[in-house]
Amino acid sequence: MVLFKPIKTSRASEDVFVQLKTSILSGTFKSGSKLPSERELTEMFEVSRGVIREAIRMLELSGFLSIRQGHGGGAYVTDLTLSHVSNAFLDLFQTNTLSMAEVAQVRMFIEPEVARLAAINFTPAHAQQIDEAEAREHGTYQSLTDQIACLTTVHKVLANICGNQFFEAIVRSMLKITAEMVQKVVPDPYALHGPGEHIQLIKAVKAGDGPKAEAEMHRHLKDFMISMVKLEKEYRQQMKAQP
Amino acid sequence: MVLFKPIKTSRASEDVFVQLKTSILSGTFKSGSKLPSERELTEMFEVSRGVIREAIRMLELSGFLSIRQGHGGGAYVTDLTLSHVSNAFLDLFQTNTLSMAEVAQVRMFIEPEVARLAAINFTPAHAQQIDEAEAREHGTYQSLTDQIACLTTVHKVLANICGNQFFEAIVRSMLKITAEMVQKVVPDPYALHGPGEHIQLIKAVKAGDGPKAEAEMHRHLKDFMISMVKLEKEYRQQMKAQP
DNA sequence: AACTATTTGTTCGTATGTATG
DNA sequence: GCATACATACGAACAAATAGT
Repeated sequence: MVLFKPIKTSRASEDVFVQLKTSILSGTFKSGSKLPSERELTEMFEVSRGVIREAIRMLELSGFLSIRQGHGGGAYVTDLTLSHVSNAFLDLFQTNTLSMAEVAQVRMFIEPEVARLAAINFTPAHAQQIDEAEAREHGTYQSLTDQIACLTTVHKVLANICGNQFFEAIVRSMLKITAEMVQKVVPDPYALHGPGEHIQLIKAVKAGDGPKAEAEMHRHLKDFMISMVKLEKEYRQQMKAQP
Repeated sequence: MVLFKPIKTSRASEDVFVQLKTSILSGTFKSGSKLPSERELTEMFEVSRGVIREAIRMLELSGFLSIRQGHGGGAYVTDLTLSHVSNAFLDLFQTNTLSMAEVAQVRMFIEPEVARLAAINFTPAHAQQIDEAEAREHGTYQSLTDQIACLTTVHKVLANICGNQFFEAIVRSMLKITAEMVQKVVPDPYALHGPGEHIQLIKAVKAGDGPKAEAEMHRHLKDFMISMVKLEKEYRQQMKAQP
């Protein structure tokens, strides 16, 4: 059914990349299954191993493959994760083309809506997720990275509960950018906001009160994002010095 | 200043990829400049050409490099484009994990706001952009692809005028997904909406009337996205058959 | 614990394709 | 047309990791 052909003679790796990618997308190679070995692929595509390896690296970077070495190893097809998708935005921010003011504007527009949807969508089944996030937030941290992760968990969970993966991916992108910045320039994130900040928000979501959740999220983000915008200059300088 | 070291013995390509990427991000290699040749890079990192080539392919895929062959060729550092960033979402949609209903929900929430911002932000300097988009929309098309591109230009231009690149990237992602679907299952996009659809919207933006632009965009998207959601099933089937 | 088979990871030598001057 | 400089591609080999015997 699927005919693998080495069409282009010059940039063969891109060719192989596209063909394997469409094969995965169309379900020829399903999630969890193993791609043919590099040796087999060289025979199927009639190209050298180098070309195959370049294509596989590209597929791996795109988030389609997970590669294991050794006996029984190989390239296994994996489900795309939202993390993979949101990574691209971090690059955009780090190249100076995207400003924190822009991120703040989008966050303040989207996250209140996400909170509202989460409240509307909330069922007791979600309670555990939220409770865990809250517990994590009030717990102790092992590192700065850990501390930041804990403080963003609530946002992540709400984005998940809202039931829209596109919203979720956008929120995660913004969180990633914000977290990256906080990590570089803020010695103690508690200086920005304490663990009590989310209490009212969580209460509103649990009560299924959409408008209240929306308002609480907006209030919560307002001051925080203003300080983030202020800290950006510091971040940019630090990135120039030691990335 | 920058010390290139072959740290990891296994998976060296990822190591080289990260090091080159951070070098680009920190400004060691600026946009437009040329990376050292493959031969030079092998000496700098003390790894083989294969490793270097894999790393370069990854950087190229991420949108950091543009590679030219021949004398004076090499890997040139390029600015990240919004197209590159928005591509990731298309993958997510095509893997069935993201539904058109989700895309529609986000479009209907975000694009009216984008239209509002565009109206507020509008200056006579933007008039030409809009006029060109409108002219393209009412012109003649050479192909289906061309036709779809013309009908989405207005949305793209408004996203650009709104002045927030994050919004712009999100909008472009959604347009890309929608366009991909339309191209596969709709023989004539005119069946969905004619070229007159954007007239009121454009008028409102040009007048700087934010609320009107917002309302017009919402009205315009409403019926369109409903039909998109209906067409999704057809698209999924077609993708299974011939991707 | 040692051996083997399989598969990815890495290297080198060589040859070809492509664009510039 | 020719020489140059670069990416592109191939093939054969060896190294390292890992699962099973």
